[in-house]
Amino acid sequence: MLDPRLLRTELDEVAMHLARRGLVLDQARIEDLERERKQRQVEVESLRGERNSRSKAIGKVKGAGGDIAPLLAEVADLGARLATAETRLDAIQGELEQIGLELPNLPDPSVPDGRDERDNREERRWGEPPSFSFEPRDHVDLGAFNGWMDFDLAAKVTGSRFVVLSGPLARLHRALIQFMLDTHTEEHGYKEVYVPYLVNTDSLLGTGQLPKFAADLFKVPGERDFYLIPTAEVPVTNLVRDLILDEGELPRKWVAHTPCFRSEAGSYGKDTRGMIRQHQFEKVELVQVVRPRESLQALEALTGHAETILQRLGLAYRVVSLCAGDLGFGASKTYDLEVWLPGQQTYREISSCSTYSDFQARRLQARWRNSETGKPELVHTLNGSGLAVGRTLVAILENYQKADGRIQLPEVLRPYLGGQEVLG
RNA sequence: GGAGAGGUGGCUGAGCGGUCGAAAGCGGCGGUCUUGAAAACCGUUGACUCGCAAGGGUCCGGGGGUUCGAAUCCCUCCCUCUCCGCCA
Repeated sequence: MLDPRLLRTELDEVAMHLARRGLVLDQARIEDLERERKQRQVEVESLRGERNSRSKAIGKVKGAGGDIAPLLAEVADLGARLATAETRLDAIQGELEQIGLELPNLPDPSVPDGRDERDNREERRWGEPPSFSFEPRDHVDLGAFNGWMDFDLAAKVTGSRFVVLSGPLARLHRALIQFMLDTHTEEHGYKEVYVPYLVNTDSLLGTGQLPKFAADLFKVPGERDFYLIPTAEVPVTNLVRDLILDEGELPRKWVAHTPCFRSEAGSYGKDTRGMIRQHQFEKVELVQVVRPRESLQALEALTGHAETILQRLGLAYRVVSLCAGDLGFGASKTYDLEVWLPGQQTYREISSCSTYSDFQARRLQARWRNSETGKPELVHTLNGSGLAVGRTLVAILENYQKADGRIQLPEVLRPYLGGQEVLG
């Protein structure tokens, strides 16, 4: 959510920033609503002020044993007048609130201009895509060849866009998770947390998935509706919802491994082959809660933490700064990490690292007490994949394949796989 | 699934329908004392919002109701805790 004060006082500027995202703000409508809101609010508050002082006076008279009947007559219609005024004010406020909840965050000034992914700016590359003396296969062929990956079985058990991994590949999958968690906790200063995979609507409103993106979520109806998490960002970031943190408690840095569930509504034709786009996948997620002045710096650091995993695994990748038009709803700045996939002869997203500035914090009411001002202020929140495990598995298979279809293992994973050098 | 208790400020925890935005304690901040610190003592300390200010308004789990007036009464929903049962 944007700062409502900005919306009131700097609407032109807000519109300008949102225009970078390709969003046309209906300024006239907001101004009209705002004007009426102000008028109604003044009306309601003066009526309430009158009611309060009258009631207090009645209380005093009654306490002193006086006759309150004439006073009661004077305020006879006050309640009704107040009620109608309040109803009108509520309607306008509700409308403004709805608009506010569906407005995306403002892009950081350092974010490149542009409309879509074609305008994203490549920041740097690391590593060389491997060259093969044979025609490299993609992960689907490799998985099937070794008998480790079965989409038909998953389709029987559940449906499309799920997978069954077995034997050595299932173990490699688990090893990747362990490796990532160990690296982030032991070397990057994150605290590991285990969190619920089902969350309530408050949490999803807090991080911005609701109300706008309900179609992307799996809902679990019940006495009380829950949703399967689309990312650990939701339960982990919500750890600070409704808190006022002491300055000494910042920054908070958490890492969590969770499954993620996405309905992938609206992407029916995309990446239908293989493990790239599934309804269920594992992710190791990094979350930081920081003081506002530190958030851009923290984004660089967090991105670096995710990069470390790719580097240790020896996977070639590039870092892309998303342009304003390609930014996610709540992000003010995002770096995507894209790993080289020989099967597709291209770089594919494997991590997305973002700062949300105070956008999520405002919805979450996540604050810290500034020791200089003594006042509570909104924190900044960040998160990034470190990394998407399924896609990392794909990258290992494709980049480390040998001519005979077997998979060489990166050094760092071997301790997690009983010292094997080759998978299986 | 059965039985009960409870949701109040950063935290713990009081609160006859009227002067309660709310006692007290803790914590925080400032000070006295001290070479410094601790302890002790004194003072101070909710959040949000409108306003240049004075000042106004809102907030005691959410929503609705009764009333001139609700933290306090009624309805309803949600949540938390305890005991029993079942269970990974």
